[in-house]
Amino acid sequence: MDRPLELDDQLCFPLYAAARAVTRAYSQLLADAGLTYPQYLVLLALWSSESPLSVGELGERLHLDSGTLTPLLKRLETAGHVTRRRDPADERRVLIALTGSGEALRGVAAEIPAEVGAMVGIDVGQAEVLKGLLTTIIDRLESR
Amino acid sequence: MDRPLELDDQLCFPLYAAARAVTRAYSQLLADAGLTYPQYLVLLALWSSESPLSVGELGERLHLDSGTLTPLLKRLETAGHVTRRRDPADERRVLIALTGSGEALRGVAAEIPAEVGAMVGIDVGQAEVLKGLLTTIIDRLESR
DNA sequence: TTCAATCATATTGTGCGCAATATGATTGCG
DNA sequence: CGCAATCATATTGCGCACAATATGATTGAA
Repeated sequence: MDRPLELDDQLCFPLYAAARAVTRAYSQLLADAGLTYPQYLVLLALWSSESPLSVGELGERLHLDSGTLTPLLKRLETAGHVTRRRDPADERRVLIALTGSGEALRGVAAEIPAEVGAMVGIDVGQAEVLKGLLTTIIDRLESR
Repeated sequence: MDRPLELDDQLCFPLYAAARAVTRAYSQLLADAGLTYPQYLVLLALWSSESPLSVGELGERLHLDSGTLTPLLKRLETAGHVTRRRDPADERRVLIALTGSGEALRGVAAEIPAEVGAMVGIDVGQAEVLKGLLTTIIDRLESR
């Protein structure tokens, strides 16, 4: 029963399709706030941080590089949700800080995870199992 | 212990990051063949099919729309791996067929899933659990 | 101190994803 | 039959992802 080249028999395709489906669900809920899903992830990271984060620190947390983050952060800046300034202590670094507007979005976003969770409707235990397996995959592939 | 707005406490972020990590792993192995990961998925669908598939049928299987597929298929056509022709029986449809070159790639691609599987290193049982949960998520989100 | 190596971010180029819209073919109702 | 609604694909526009490269700041060894 070995059909590794069937679309539905591989792990990679459900993973790819599920990630897009979840991103799409988030995107629709985030559209009201004028945010994209990756922009929401950047804000999540900033909301969790006591102080501004550099582009590199955001990249580490989100596993994204400057080619993705630089234009995304400029759009968030244009929208008024963050500020970008060189770190005076190290002019190579660019520090990203939340504005009042960026802070305020936290309230709007607070309901969204539960809404998507309700759509998906898997229980907490299964979600933990899933998260554990996904984290294992990330760690294994990223440590090479 | 309710911190829904922490990056690592949500399911969506590991899902997003794992899908990108797996896509990246595949992309590196596919680069030799000059293929991208979505192009590989299209070929997977065609390799599994007895006869040519229309753009719409490919879109159903891959959960992608014509905005993504049309340019991708034109690139596969330019590379010589598929042909695109109107269905004589219904001129609205465009049929995608494998060429000899496209068929030949099946041999090159055959090793790749096992290689990525070895990198990820989760056992078959866990992979089945994961696939089941991901499929549930896809079904729930797509049926709305 | 100097300057080559390293580091952090930015830029460029290509290929997705996807919403919105356009175009042309087909169908079916009156 | 005639034509409006529907259908399949294509086009447009925007925002990621990411590899490759460029730019400018910092560091450290001679």
